Amino acid sequence: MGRKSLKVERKAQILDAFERCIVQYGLEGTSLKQVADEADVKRSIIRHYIGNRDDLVDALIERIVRTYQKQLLELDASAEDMPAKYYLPQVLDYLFRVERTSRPQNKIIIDVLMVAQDRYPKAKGLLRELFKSITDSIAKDLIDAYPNANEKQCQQVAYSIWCLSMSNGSMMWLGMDIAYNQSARASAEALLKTLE
Amino acid sequence: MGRKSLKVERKAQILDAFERCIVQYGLEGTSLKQVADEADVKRSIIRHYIGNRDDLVDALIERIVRTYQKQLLELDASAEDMPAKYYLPQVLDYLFRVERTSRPQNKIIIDVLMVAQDRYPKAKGLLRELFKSITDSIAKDLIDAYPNANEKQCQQVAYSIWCLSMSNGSMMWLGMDIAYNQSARASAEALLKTLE
DNA sequence: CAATAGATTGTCATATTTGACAATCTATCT
DNA sequence: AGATAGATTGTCAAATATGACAATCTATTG
Repeated sequence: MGRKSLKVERKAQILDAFERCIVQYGLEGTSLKQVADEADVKRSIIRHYIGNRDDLVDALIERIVRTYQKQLLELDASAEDMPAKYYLPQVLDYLFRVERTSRPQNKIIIDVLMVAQDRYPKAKGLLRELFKSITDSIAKDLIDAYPNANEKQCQQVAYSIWCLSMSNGSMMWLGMDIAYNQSARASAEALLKTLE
Repeated sequence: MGRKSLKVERKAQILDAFERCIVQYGLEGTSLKQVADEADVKRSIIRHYIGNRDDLVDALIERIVRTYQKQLLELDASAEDMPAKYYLPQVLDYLFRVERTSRPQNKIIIDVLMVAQDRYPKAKGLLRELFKSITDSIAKDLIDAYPNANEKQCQQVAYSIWCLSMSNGSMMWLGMDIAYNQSARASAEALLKTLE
């Protein structure tokens, strides 16, 4: 009996608010009160559903990483029976799309957590795993698409393309000439050519 | 008359302490008191020589960017009459060196400021200029080294190598398999080959 | 030595932040 | 209806952060 639990909804609501606050005030610049206000709940609610400050950060880390992992699985699944030759360009489109006006919040959070990794060991491990999954996934596609290339080469190119994409995203956000985005993508394609 | 000014030394001393604090507690996680203690001065000293919190951050931004700009000029100068063919490998060595034990503090500070760019407009502008300088400098070397390539191609490759290096540095710091470092460098060299 | 620019220290008031816990309310089930 | 698990609110105390400013000290120069 008793009342039905709101744990899942409230937790999501709070973490959403936390993310918005982080974007605005930074990770350690965000107080629990700010999060509470942004989530439109009392501060005690955060304590009740999540815990103290560190618990909040840990919860955020887990959620953001799981979100990306899930997206990755869905993408993989949707490309299940598509020949990699056709699928790969879509991957590149995704990796090198530019969002000049509103930067995708997820990328900000990931970057923030990357920078805070020393203070949050959980972030370090989970992010490493996530990035490993991503590059492995790209590598798998490459192996499919380029039968002449060996596995090692594909892993190398996959990792490099991922790095290119990450930094390029940051550079675009910094407001560097948008022409560079085309450059990054062109280089990614040049790397693919080496696998032919 | 009066006493000789300590502005330069004290400012440096304070900013040094600030950097150490940032590494440990994060940008907004660092209080003026912590900085003062780390610098072994009273908090009022910070106020006296630099100002309030925002002034402190702005001062840090200016210093770190100027530091890199200066290093870049020195590097350029030291390679003045060296043929780019011999100089380029050194550039790559620098961009893809790995520091597994102690991450260079400068890179941390740059990353932290990148992430905080929305809150500190000065950081955004200065970092963009800095990165532009760096990629331009690399591009210049490439133009020297590969007479068959056109300027645009060189700029593209320079930017891509820079991106590769930046992200690869972050990935290494995150503790990803060190073999990937070799991959990133190999890809950089593959991109150079496209200029031959 | 006396004046003075600048270094250094100290203190106050105010506002925030956080952890802890008590108290109350309310949906849901028997 | 009444019990109860869980939601929600409220409050306290302790710690910390910051801005402002007053007061004192000390090298340096005329």
